[in-house]
Amino acid sequence: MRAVAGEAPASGLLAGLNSPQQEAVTHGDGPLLILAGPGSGKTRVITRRIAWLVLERGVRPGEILAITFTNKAAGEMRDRVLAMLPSRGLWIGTFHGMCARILRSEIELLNGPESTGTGAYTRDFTIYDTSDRNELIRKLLKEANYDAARFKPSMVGAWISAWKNQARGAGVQEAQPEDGEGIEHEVLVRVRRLYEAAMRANNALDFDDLLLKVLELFEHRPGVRDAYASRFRHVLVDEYQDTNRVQYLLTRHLSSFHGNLAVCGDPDQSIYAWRGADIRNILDFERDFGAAAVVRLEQNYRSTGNILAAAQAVIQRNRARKEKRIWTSAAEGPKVAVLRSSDENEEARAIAEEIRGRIAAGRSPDEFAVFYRVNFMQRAIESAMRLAGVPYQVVGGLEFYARREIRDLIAYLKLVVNPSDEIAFRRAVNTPQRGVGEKSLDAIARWAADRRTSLLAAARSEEGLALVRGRARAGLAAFAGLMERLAPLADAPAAVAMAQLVDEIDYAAWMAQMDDESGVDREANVEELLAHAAEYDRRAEAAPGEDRAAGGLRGFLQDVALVSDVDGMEEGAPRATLMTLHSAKGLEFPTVFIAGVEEELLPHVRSLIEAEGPDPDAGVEEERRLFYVGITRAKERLVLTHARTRLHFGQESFRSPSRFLAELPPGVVEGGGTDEDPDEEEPGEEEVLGAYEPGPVSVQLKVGDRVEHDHFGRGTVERLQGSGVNARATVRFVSAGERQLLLQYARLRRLGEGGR
DNA sequence: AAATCCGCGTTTTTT
DNA sequence: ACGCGGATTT
Repeated sequence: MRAVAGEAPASGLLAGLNSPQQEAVTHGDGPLLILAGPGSGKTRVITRRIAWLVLERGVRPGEILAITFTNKAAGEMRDRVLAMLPSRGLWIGTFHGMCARILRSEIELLNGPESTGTGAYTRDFTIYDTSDRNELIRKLLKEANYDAARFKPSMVGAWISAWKNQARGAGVQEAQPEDGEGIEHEVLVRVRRLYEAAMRANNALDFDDLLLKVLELFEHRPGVRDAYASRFRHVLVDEYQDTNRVQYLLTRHLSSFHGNLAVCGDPDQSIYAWRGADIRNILDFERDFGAAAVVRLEQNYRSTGNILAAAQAVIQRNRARKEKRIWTSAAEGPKVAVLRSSDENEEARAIAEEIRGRIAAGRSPDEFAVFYRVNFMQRAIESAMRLAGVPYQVVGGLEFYARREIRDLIAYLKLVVNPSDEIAFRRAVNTPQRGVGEKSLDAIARWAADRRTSLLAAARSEEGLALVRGRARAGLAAFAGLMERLAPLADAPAAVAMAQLVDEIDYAAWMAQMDDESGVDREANVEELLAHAAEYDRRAEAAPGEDRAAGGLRGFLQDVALVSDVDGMEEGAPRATLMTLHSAKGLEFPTVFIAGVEEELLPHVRSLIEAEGPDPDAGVEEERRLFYVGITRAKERLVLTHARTRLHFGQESFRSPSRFLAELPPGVVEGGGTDEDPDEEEPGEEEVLGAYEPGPVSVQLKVGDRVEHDHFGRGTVERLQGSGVNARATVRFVSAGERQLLLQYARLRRLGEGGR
């Protein structure tokens, strides 16, 4: 297949690509920036490029590093590359996955020469998720006698994390732009110190540490950095607009040897500023990496004309933006539907019913997706789907791995692999109950801390055990004995370890006893966990050393820590997908519903509050990008829904339609009031809907327009807020100053360009 | 040390 | 409304 006319493989790789796409695929050496609009075939370009490098440039797969944003994206990319070539040795994964892998072999280099034995990192380190982190911080705060009410662990943790994301050290000198809300800077600095020390003692790393430690490694050990940098002849980073400072620096290091860095992204889809993503990384790429080639992918192959027009109109409202034109040659397709319901259950029901109807008409369930801004909206939608009999799956959200029984078992396994893990110890030691209470734990914890050893070691030693009496002592001894027996499992395959653990601690009995009416199928969850472990083993077997660290229990635990959304489970019948707008990035579906397109929900309240700072609109603009991301996932049909009232904190709250609805161009929108209960509707409400319907003046107003008012005279539109009844414009009048006007009442006339 | 009760915050978004 | 952590009982 390769012999024909030399060019054959290349033309195969380039088949069906437009010219900028081809340019990106066949870019040779040096930095490359791919600005890729939604649906522009970005993934295709990246995967083809990898194949092209291997097949045409003779690059070995092991010399290529491809970094994606999520595990899901990584898996997809791997599959697609695998379909084109044997990609053995290729590194594809997230920043976190890659760093964990590097640290598995290099972390011991981070222990200073003086550190001896205890308090040192080993390759068996465990990864703490956010709740592990918070638990540890809670403990530290308590030990340091801080008021638990004032210093909430999650708050403190979030601030520490924010620091780390900006690559700030633990030094006191490094002032932060802001202290935590109501938390003094010195407190944060102190707690962070304690935290770092405790993490080291526990041989544990949190998500931020994974990146930061590798950065530290690269900076303190140029030899190590060069080893990796020279190994990777080509580095590709996807979703570059969402990288933070640390990731940027890592990228620099990794590409420092060969200089072959290709990044791909879209500033309009930057939706992670809240967790430290810095959009400047992509905006400044050309400057940072001199002489970068720039390719723009602007043709959209995904969505119909109407959907794209809606997307384009919305995103153009952002001021902080580089103009980019996305276009399509596809047909206009159906109009974008806007659906109003009386409350969140009606909304959910309307969505589920519509999906059910279309399935009945022959569509497949997996053609449908429902997006929402916040996780709590999942509930109503889920129950409506169940009621309507629509098969569905929830991506991310309330984690499988967050469940009690799952966390219990994982804690045991973590402890088996890493006996220093105090958080795991504390969790495991008393489930099932062994009569070991806090007093006893504190006693041996102090003993252990004095000797710079672990709780488990304390529980094993005569001396440590002597500190407690009675039931607690027996319990500790029993636990230590149990862990002794379990120790060999550290080197077993994940499923074997898991099964033996469940057996040893008689977890079935424990669950049965624990089963206090709540009726959750804990056993089913444990079964599922076992299945996951078995699946992991199977894959590790099939691709030894591919992307996963070690295989076995260690590898499994790492995967569990890093794969938060259960990305698998696609086997079986096709299902509709429920997820947050954030998780939706990078995906596409024939029909997309976006629920809760309401003020304070789609521009989320939190984004509205931060109305000061250098850019008061930054928050809303990020929300708008999020909306844009959601819209552009739809291939054929887009339905936007909102409710008039919604249960919030257990009580009814009245909602108004999102300002974003008013930004949709008149021509592409269909419907508006499809209330299930027309009787309830107050007369005249239809006009209110007009605020985002084609027609009334409000949709035609833009910031900057010159307008005339009967009473106030001429002025300029400064801001537009609200929608529906609440649609308001702030207008600066020539002689009457700044006024807020309710568009429903104010009769504003727009003046032609130049003020006719 | 375990069981029960009470009050409060929760709801951005994820690796 | 609900779950969790903390306080209060037993």
